[in-house]
Amino acid sequence: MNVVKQTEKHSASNKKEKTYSIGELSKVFDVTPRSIRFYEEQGLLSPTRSGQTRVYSKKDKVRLKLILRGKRLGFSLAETRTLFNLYDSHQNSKIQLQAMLEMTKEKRALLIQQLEDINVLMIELNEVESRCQDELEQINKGKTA
Amino acid sequence: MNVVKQTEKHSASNKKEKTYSIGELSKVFDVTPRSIRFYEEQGLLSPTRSGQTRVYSKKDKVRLKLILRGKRLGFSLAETRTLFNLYDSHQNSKIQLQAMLEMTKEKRALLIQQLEDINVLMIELNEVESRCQDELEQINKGKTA
DNA sequence: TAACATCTTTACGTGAACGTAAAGGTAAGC
DNA sequence: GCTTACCTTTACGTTCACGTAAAGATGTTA
Repeated sequence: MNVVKQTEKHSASNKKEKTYSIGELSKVFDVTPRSIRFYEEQGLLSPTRSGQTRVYSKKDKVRLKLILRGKRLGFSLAETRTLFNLYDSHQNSKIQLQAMLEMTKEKRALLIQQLEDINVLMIELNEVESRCQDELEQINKGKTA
Repeated sequence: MNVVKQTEKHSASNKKEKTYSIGELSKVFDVTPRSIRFYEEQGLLSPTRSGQTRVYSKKDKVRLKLILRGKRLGFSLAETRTLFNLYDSHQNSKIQLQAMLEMTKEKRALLIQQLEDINVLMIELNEVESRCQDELEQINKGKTA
């Protein structure tokens, strides 16, 4: 711990944000490197490079998380990209803002629909499950089958 | 309202369950006939026939609803078919029942994950939306842009 | 220095879920 | 009897989201 180091710590040049390799992200989120490269090809990620190798920042990591969550909710990569683009564009013209609101509105409706679907399905799963368990008990007790 | 009609209303021979054509179902659920035929091809539906023409019962209609709800929640047709098969098989061997329970458990976990995703996304959408609205107000008030 | 682990690009292949003609049958209405 | 609307089958085409070699660069370890 000398003066130089301390100075470095507080200097702007020392902003070593943690970075990730493609393999790391691949493990963290349990996706293949192929997928991650594909998302980049589709314009959803743009990591920096160290020579040839891709270097992902924390921002990139967050982006990937967003992509995957979108996927789980049935968003296509194109939709997610559009959202990203709208979100990123800081020119934010009136038209863009309205498009954004339109999109959020639409997505919100979809999510509400999904909530409904999930509720219904949960109830059905419960019924099926208890029916199954009942029958299993019958089998185990009386060896009826 | 004469006696004859009353008798007919209560007679067993008058069980004309409502049926549907492929076109009707197509409109009701807003899917193409092609899709409905495809679901049949994949073993998810088996309507009766009147000559060549497909005739769908209420049960078939329910099935279709289930298929579509499954789709909205990210189930593949194959998965939904498996669920149908498990549910239908009234032989219900121990192994089948356990497979069913396994499947419901897995699906339940997925649904819970989706609920989480939806919550997070809803919050984010709220933020984005109010930010957009703020900016729009700015534009409309001061013509700042 | 040789072997590995991990990265890269290029490019063809694949499964799921339909889309889209093409060609024809059937029943209702003018 | 002709059109219109809806149904049918067959079959090839398409989009999305990757999978899967193949072949090579780079860096670390034995």
